[in-house]
Amino acid sequence: MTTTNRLSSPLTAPVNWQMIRADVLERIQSGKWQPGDGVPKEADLAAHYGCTRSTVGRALRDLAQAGFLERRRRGGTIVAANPVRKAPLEVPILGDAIRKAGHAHDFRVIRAETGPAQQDEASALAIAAGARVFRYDALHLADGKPFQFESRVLNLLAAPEILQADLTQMPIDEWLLRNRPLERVTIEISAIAAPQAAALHLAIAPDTPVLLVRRISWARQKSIGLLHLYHQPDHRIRTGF
Amino acid sequence: MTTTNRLSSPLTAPVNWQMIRADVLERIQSGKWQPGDGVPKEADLAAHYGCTRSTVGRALRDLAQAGFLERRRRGGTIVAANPVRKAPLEVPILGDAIRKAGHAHDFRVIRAETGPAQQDEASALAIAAGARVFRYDALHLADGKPFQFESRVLNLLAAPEILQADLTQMPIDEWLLRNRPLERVTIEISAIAAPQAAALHLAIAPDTPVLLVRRISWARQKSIGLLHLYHQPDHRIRTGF
DNA sequence: TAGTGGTCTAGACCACAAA
DNA sequence: TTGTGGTCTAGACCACTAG
Repeated sequence: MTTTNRLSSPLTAPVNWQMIRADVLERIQSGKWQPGDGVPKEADLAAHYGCTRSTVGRALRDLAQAGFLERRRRGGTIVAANPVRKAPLEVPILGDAIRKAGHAHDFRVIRAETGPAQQDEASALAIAAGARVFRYDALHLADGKPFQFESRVLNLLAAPEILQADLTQMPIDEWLLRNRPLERVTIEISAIAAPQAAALHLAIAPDTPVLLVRRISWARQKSIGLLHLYHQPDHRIRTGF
Repeated sequence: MTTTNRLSSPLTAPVNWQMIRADVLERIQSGKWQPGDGVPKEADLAAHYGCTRSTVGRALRDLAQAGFLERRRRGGTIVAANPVRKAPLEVPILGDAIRKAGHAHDFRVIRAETGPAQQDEASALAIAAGARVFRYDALHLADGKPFQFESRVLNLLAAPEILQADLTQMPIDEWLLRNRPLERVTIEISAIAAPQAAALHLAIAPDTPVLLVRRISWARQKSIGLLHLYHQPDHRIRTGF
């Protein structure tokens, strides 16, 4: 089943790594090289393309990173058996998503207060239940119309200075970017019936299906905050490759 | 506002590109190098780390690809002003997602027939309205329980052989992988009230909010198919970095 | 243990865009 | 115009692992 592919006559045209990448990719996507098949070793490909092994390596490394190839020392390179493609999902600053779409961005702070963490919040943030957290709700507008409702719970142990920031001027997202750059984030996307607060601010009927993006961020081994983003019913998260 | 960062004393410890990457990233994430600031040029960094420019370049290229740096010829390298981080969203073979989660995968073909393309389908696939398409609906089960409902419209102009395939044995996803490897895909994620067919097969109440993943795939300049994936109400798409 | 990919060096030329 | 990153070469040694 798994064969080892061979090459035809050597090419002598001038090449760069992107051309090699394209050529190998074409062989995979056209089916000439099937999933599971072996790919010639770097030295052979270098001879075929008339370049050094470094250049071939750059091309193959890129294809492996994209999920098309699997490489192992000593074991050689094969066409990925289960090509798990990855679509890059952009995680922008909140206002940027709106501006990028060509709309004017504005926001209104709806709540900004401290209080004790509830059970589920505490476990999400890996802090003690009842620990002091900062609750921040805001509505983001695109061209003056409600676009997304933001509800955050920030871990005050990790970012106490947030209480001194003027959040009516700077969106909390930008404050966090400057003061607590994201190191690690977990994202969950789900569909839920709009809860009352979100429905109210988004000006939609309660229980309308909406996209919920739930994000937990970490920096320096500590949880920074828990973010819930509720979108308009017609909102779509777009990605692809 | 935008300063040009300098380096302290040269390091002489042995380094590889990943250590340089980590060191530069630490300077960014700790706030020592602020968004918009200039990063020393490759040659200076090479001197600082005691390695060649190639090695430094590898590290910086990787950080740029990850969204932390912006690089321009002649213009130099700066810390990204709006760090747009990218969370990789995996696009697996349908059954794989279930198996990967540790469940047994099974599927039932619900519909497999040809017919004319409707207006919206035709425009999504960039074919003529009324062109012959192949409709395929299937239910995917995890440990015997309904997990996701798949509804496809395939462009028969791009993949006529699908009519000869035995789709009761091989999931259509695997057939497509082998015969029409994905070149380009657009993905849209939204929240909708479950349509009747999906609700029926997922065994949920109609109009329950569910996640809809809509995927249009292309190969060799032609649209291959349009996929609608309806998930259980509690389903979450997970990603992060 | 031997063969493959992973990495680094020291140097060179080129492409692009800022000054 | 000129300084920066982008790329390539020819060679070397190392790390991992399949046989």
